[in-house]
Amino acid sequence: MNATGNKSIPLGREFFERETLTVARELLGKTLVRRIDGLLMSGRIVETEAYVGQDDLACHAARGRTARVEVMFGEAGRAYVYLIYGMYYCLNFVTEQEGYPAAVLIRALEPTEGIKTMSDNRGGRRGREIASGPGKLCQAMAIDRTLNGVDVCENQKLWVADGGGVPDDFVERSPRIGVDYAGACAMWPWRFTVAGNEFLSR
DNA sequence: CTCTCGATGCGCT
DNA sequence: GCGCATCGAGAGA
Repeated sequence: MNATGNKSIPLGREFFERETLTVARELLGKTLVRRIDGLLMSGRIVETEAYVGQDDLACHAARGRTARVEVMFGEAGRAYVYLIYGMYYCLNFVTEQEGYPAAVLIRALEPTEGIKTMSDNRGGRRGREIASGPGKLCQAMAIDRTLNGVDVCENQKLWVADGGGVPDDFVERSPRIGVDYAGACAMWPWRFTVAGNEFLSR
């Protein structure tokens, strides 16, 4: 164990049980870890978005409690993985109290370990092309619907480790990407990024 | 560099 | 049927 935390120790449930905006902000700088066939991949989280409750028209749960979003209503610390545009997956972590639908979307990573594997999973793309987007990072880490609902506080295949944080001076907020359909909600500054980071989406 | 557009499957109307 | 919390190829500047 050192100042940046131990990658083998998952963040506990209390981390995810807080307000979604807090979790989204605090996830910046943390390490997303994926283990598959004994192989370890990891990356520093540099971009997140908060999706909060049924009044947030951009939140999948705004249309009610359906089978797809059931996991969002569940226990904090679960992964919510869904298919988008028929071909990409997006990874979220469920937040807040059971019964309240909210989650944080992981939008971009700065690859740190297992970069070769992630690059291969991305068809040989390198550097910022590996994980600078929610679909890209899932492809890089081979994250798909089989991980939907897993408890990342108690899991051997997917978890979040400490890996340090980001000072307030380096945290920027902006409107969420790709939610123009959500009316006024689309303008809320619920996207969190590490200022000036090379590995952000877009 | 920027912009446009097609891919592709599933949940919901 | 419609539309989506996306991405990358291709065209043009």
